[in-house]
Amino acid sequence: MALSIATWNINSVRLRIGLVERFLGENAPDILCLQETKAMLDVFPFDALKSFGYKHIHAAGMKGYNGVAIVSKKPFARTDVKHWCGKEDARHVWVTLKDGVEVHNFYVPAGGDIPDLKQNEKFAHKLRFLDEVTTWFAARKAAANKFVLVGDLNIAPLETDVWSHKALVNVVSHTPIEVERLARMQRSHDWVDAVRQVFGDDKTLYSWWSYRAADWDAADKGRRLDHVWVTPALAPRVRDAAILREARGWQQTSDHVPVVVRLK
DNA sequence: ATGGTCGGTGTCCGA
Repeated sequence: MALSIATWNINSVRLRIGLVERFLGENAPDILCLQETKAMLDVFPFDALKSFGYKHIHAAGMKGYNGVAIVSKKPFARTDVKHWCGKEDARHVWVTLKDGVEVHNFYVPAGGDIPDLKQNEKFAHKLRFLDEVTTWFAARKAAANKFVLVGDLNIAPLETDVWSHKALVNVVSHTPIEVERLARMQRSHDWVDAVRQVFGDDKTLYSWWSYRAADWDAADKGRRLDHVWVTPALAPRVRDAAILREARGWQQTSDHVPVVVRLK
């Protein structure tokens, strides 16, 4: 059965519900995973998303911060939410499809500005979050697992995931300690980076451009923070991947763009 | 050149 999955850090789903409609209309993925919805469930736009043809929605929210959601044309056999690091943050939801495929949607903590565990509690939280997720997936590891993991992982692991490795090597999102922790998380379940499987490691790819640049397109100082991973059982089914750079130019858009992967 | 701009529990905080 074919399956297309998109991930997009939307930075307020209420403000950008019209852009979500445009994206879904133009790309029609089976499933869209959103991060930074910034909406409690009492104000989450369930009805609008359903009117776009996405009748199945699993969301977790907070007031103003974080928030993740999975919106789908395919029905769910089960839905789950998990909290990490002893916090109530809404950073991880997952669904199990009728064919047993699990889709995990993560919003990894950004980590603050200073890449030092002792000086910066946010950075410590980010690493602890990755470690807890790593341990959890390692304990669930099985060769037959058909899992997809998507989201804003807030780490650009490869040199070709950033506009300048040299300029960013000490900037949170691309530091060696984060890259190493993410690699450890990837090994926990032998996750395959589906986008890199399609494009290879040498191609420069970004999914995020700061709001602070005067001209994001001309400066092009991007980073690939948004990822789609699959377990080895699903990797042979990956057919196509796309990062929708043009969405960064849409009116009043997010600083992240959608990433789409299609599986046979 | 250490700024800049977003969104929302808004006049600060997190990104």
